[in-house]
Amino acid sequence: MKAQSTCVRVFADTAHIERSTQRLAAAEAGLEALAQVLALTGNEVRLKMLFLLLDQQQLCVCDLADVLHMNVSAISQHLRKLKDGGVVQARKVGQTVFYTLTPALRPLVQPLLASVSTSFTASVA
Amino acid sequence: MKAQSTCVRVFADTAHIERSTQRLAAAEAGLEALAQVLALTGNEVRLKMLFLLLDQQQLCVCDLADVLHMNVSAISQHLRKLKDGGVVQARKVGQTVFYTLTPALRPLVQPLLASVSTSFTASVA
DNA sequence: TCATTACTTTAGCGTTTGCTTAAATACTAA
DNA sequence: TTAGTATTTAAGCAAACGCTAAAGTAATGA
Repeated sequence: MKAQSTCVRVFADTAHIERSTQRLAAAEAGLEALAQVLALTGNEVRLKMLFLLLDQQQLCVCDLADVLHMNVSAISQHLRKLKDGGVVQARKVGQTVFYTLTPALRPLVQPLLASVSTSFTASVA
Repeated sequence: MKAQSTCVRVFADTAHIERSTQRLAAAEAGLEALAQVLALTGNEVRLKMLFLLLDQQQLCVCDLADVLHMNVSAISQHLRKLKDGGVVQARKVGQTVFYTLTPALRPLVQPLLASVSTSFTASVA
């Protein structure tokens, strides 16, 4: 498969482009999966949830609704997305449902949120 | 400011919630900024762009369009978002515009993408 | 059993997203 | 100046998003 050369650049570094194309093909599946979880974290409400879960180990729908000052239904819908994306896990105890960060995703989420309270804010916000 | 206790839980761990509320308030600004850049990276096309830029130092609109098999206009619009979000920088040379990853954002983006080719894919995809 | 509490799900609606197409802008070279 | 190339911008539209409101499910306790 070859790139459908839309450019007519004289200096087009073909080797450059060729290499990029190959690297991309190799990483494609991983990039798609990563984009999916990043899209989930790229929402203010959901990112706050993850921040809280990282800190508190587990929280129920009601707790999150309280802390985030939001509708229980809205929170539940966000949690569903996170669960469907494999970012959080649910555990039912009686009638309350506790949500936890999926252990496998911790290594991805933790460093992201670690930067929040430190240098990142200053460099971006 | 107090959470508008929507729950009537008996076991509501007030201290728990109180602590979360405070931690959240402290991190709020940083979380908003972070969510903004994560939303930018949480798009398959844009994430691929960042992956390529991380690898290739700089690429022009046309190169990206070629490698990603996409309309130049669509690519340009994605780049605009990334630039507005401070994730990439533009440098014009003649009539071609080269885009680069913003140095300050590298520490955030690099570890994310590093995981793509390794263990992450297996654990999520 | 009946009411209550915790949560989920559905439907609806306004907003945002991401693409296509077409027109504008900017630079280069004949 | 004129043609051509690289990029941006604007308009339009279908699809996805995120919320509210209301109905549905499940567990508890009187």
